[in-house]
Amino acid sequence: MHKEHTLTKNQQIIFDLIDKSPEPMKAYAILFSVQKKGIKAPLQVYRALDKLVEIGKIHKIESRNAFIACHNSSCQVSKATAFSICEICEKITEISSASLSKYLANFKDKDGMKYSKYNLEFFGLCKKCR
Amino acid sequence: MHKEHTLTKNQQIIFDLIDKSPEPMKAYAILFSVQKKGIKAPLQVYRALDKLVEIGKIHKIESRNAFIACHNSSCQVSKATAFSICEICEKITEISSASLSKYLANFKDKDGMKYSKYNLEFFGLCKKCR
DNA sequence: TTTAAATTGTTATAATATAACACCATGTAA
DNA sequence: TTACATGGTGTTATATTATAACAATTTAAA
Ligand SMILES: [Zn+2]
Ligand SMILES: [Zn+2]
Ligand SMILES: [Zn+2]
Ligand SMILES: [Zn+2]
Repeated sequence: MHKEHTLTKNQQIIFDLIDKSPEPMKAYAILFSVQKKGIKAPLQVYRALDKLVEIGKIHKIESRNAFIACHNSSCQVSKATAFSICEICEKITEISSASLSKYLANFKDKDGMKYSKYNLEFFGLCKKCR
Repeated sequence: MHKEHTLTKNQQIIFDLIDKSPEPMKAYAILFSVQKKGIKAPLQVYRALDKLVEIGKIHKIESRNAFIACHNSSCQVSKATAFSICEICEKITEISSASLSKYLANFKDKDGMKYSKYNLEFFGLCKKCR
């Protein structure tokens, strides 16, 4: 299926934190939360985040500079991501729609440029906030 | 059609600069370029950028923290944006595809959340870099 | 004209992210 | 086994991106 990545200590600590968090976490919020576990410097956090993004365990929400664990089993690498973002409560959900991902994976622009990756962010109001 | 926004002095200076630039510009690159015109502080740049984004004259490329002038006449407000980004040369182009924008504008997720805005970034290699 | 809204100028600071370097762990090839 | 490559770590310092707070001014309506 896919290569299993054994996470290193720092990567595991930071992944667990993000994975348990009900909302996306920002890098310095992560840093403050893991200081008790011995991770003291921003770089230690950013390095783990970079790796976790690379292997698809987490995704970065670009418009928010925040990180969310991937709960989409078909999404082992961060190559095709879509999120819905509530502009009031900031609830963020990863969208997994087969038709959407199929449409975007096959999309070709006028220049014939072939894409290897995309990131889509939808903004609106969630049920609660409407 | 749409409300014409008369740009203020700072907004006009900064818009002209971005509009003439062959590639997206970052906020501090803009700052350095306009210092000779009397714009001395980051806030003056960010305020103009915020306004220009709001009225759709420019867009922010979220994954690059850079700003690009809108050349899509049907795009008066930054509510439905799509870009192609070459990961080698960093050439960035605004995509204007009627079918894409129609598909995304009508997209509804499982939760029935209604979206008022989206931003899509495609990554790949441009013709030159392939 | 009066008033409200938007814009400006300014200083300071917050938040996000990377450079550079020394060291350590692990796997692999001679 | 040794040597080497790769990737991860810890650390200090610094770069980059963005906003807070406040006073003054300009603009556009009512
Ligand atoms: Zn995912
Ligand atoms: Zn909400
Ligand atoms: Zn546009
Ligand atoms: Zn290119």
